[in-house]
Amino acid sequence: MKQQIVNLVHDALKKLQYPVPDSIKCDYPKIEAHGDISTNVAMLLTKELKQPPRKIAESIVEKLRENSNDIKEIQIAGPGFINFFFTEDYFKRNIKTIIDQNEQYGKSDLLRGKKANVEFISANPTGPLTVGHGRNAVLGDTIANFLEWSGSEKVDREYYFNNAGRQMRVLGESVRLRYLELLGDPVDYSDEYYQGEYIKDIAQQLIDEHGISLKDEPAEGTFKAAAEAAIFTEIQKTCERLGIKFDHFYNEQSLYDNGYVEEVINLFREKNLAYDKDDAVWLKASELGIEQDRVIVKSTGEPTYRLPDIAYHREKFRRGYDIIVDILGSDHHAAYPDVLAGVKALGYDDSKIKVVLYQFVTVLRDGIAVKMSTRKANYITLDELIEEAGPDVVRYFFLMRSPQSHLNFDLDLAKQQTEENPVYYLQYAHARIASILRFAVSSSQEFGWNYTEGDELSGEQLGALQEKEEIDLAKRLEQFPEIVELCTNSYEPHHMGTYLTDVAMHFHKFYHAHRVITTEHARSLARLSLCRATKIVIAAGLNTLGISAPDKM
RNA sequence: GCGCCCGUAGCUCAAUCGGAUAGAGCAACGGCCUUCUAAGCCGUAGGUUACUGGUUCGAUUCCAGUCGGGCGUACCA
Repeated sequence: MKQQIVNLVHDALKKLQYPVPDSIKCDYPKIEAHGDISTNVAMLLTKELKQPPRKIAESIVEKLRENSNDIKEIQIAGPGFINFFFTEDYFKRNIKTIIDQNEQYGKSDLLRGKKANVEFISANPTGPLTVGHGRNAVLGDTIANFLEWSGSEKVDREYYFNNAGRQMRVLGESVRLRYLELLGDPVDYSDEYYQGEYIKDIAQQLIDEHGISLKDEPAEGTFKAAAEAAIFTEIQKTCERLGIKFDHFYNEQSLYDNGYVEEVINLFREKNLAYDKDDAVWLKASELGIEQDRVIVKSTGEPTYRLPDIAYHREKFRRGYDIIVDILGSDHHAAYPDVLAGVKALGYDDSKIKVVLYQFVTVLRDGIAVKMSTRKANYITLDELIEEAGPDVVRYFFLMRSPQSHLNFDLDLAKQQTEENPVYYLQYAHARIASILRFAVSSSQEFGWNYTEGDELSGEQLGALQEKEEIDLAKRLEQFPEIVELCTNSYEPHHMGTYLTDVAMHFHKFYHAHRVITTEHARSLARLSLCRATKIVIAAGLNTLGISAPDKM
């Protein structure tokens, strides 16, 4: 609908030989009296045309009237808005479209032919996923969903991890010390080691399997490997509870094993973008738009995180992805420009990389902020949260806010008041419709007609929809494809939640104002069509967010 | 110090490249179930969009400054 107006306005401007402003804005007005779509184009042209906006609007409207089919009325209002009112028939026909397209409704080919890679979580396997990872996980998975809905040819969900760094050495040593401790050896378990109980569990597991035979093993060997395997298994289980499945686990170590890291250094040297100083290797970041040069290989011979990160992103390009999405916590905001500058310097188009930065989650326990630290074991695990609130609530909670919004997660509220959680509002509307459809099957005879599953699908009786609540609802349903597009383009899934709340609200209003199943056969079928279409949209919307749409609650 | 994000109803948050009368949920108060799910609906109350200035037809949105919070500012990731 919006696109239709944009095209019409463009045509009109062309006919009038008016300049076309960079961005013509078409909005859904907040107020009903302002029509279904509103544009500000006339006001944008006042300066260039040196005419009052209302006068410009008049001449545009004149041209618009020539080819208005679904448009009932065009008004000029306020300082110079042009407001479009669509015919009710247009929205009714769309109900039929929704029913016909069913699960395909809202899908588009916006990203046809594009291969996408969405990298998210990417936590090193040193401990269980925390609430903070939860936001990352849900955002990444959902953004991937939207890319799929918008026609991306292939969307790979990817988890990048490092099992070779200092953290992992400390982890191995932690397990080794707990192992010795459990065997009765005196150990000094200082707070530099991982404090979580899960370390003891892994150590106990090793005792069960190997007895005391590992006493003289180095931390780097069996201990580290066992810890990594155990923790990774748990991480994957946690993800599965949220309905998240990865296509690839990409190991940072493989970048070294395959020589890619070395290649990148050499490429930088060839391009004269790397040099040696103080026993370290430096990247001439200052020539790439960064304030100062950065170390990429430390004097110890170990690379800094930048180097493998650049090599990794180079691999993403070389693997043929057109859309590369990184989901990062705000603590990484200083790091990724180096990586972008690096891959750009290697000749890749860094505009294909979209970095989604989300702000931190503050967890409130008993009203007090909990400081998160995996090492200190001072965290709330994602598992605990899923256990308490359920996967749908957890997903919705993380998705109902914009990524750049700081998020307070009140644990007590999440645990105690799940009954009041807004996600139930949406699911309830869906379940209610399912119930109505069941009722039609079981009880239509009592109203003097015989319904069989699917009678409403023809949409022939839609003319019987005349009530305000019916049309209001139909109008909301018509917006769904544009909301999918908005979520895709903005990488901000929360718009879908806001939209679905609006749809559910208008459904509930309709439901309370009018009975669906009555003795009037045609009208009942028309309302069943409206219900069916609403059910499709709510289910689809919840589906994009990875949330279930129950038929019964 | 400098950089990024944020500050909107009592609380948690929306507001689609600057649009017309700033919206939901929760909490509060008052109504609505012998008819398709009351996890719902209707109504009331709640705001100087942190503050001050600026830009213009128009600012929650853009700019400058102030105050407050978060995260960074490494040869940690």
